[in-house]
Amino acid sequence: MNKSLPLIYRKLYSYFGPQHWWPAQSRFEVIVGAILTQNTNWCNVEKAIDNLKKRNLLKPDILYILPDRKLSRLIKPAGYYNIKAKRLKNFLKFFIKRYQGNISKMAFASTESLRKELLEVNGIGPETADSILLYALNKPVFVVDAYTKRIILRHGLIKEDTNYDKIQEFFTRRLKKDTKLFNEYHALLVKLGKEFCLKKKPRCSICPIKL
DNA sequence: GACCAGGCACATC
DNA sequence: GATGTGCATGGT
Repeated sequence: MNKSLPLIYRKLYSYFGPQHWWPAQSRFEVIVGAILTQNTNWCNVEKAIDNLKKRNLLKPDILYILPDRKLSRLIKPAGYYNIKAKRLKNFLKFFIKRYQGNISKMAFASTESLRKELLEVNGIGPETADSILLYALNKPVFVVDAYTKRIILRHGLIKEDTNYDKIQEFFTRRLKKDTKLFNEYHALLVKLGKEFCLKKKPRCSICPIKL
């Protein structure tokens, strides 16, 4: 009965192997994907991103001047397309005004101040901000999502009402602060969640981190 | 046809 | 401050 987070990581890694996250061809694509994937199946997000890519629109300055109505139509497969178009525009406005649409400039900011700035953008919450920090900017920030919470809740490691920041703290206090580790750990939890811990059909009896 | 998916903001009490 | 609700497509 060992519930140490490093051990769970080793079990997941040896079972599933490296996940190669985030699936994207550029850091900007990671950011767009992070916003589009809010409460949405990744397959649908890929369709939306492909719509932008094949029209050569996946660039900050170009996306920013694209009419909202057109952007909404192109990202339609990702669901919530009207609100997500606004959220993308909100981010782009911040990104261009504050960092001239330059990811390297943004990456140069301190993690704490940048996280605060991202959270001030309407439509970017803690998970989206942390996904951007970790997967686009390689900052050592642990990402918490619905799978993460569900898995450690079912293993009795936290209580139901534990909020985002507390869950994040739960991980960061018990793990080495390491970008590669945080990257792989979160990706592995998502993989596990998809394969074994679906809401309607929990298959935890054969779960590789049965504790 | 119900249920779910890599959230977030806002209204209301 | 906690609880409820709108946002929407596509796969199972």
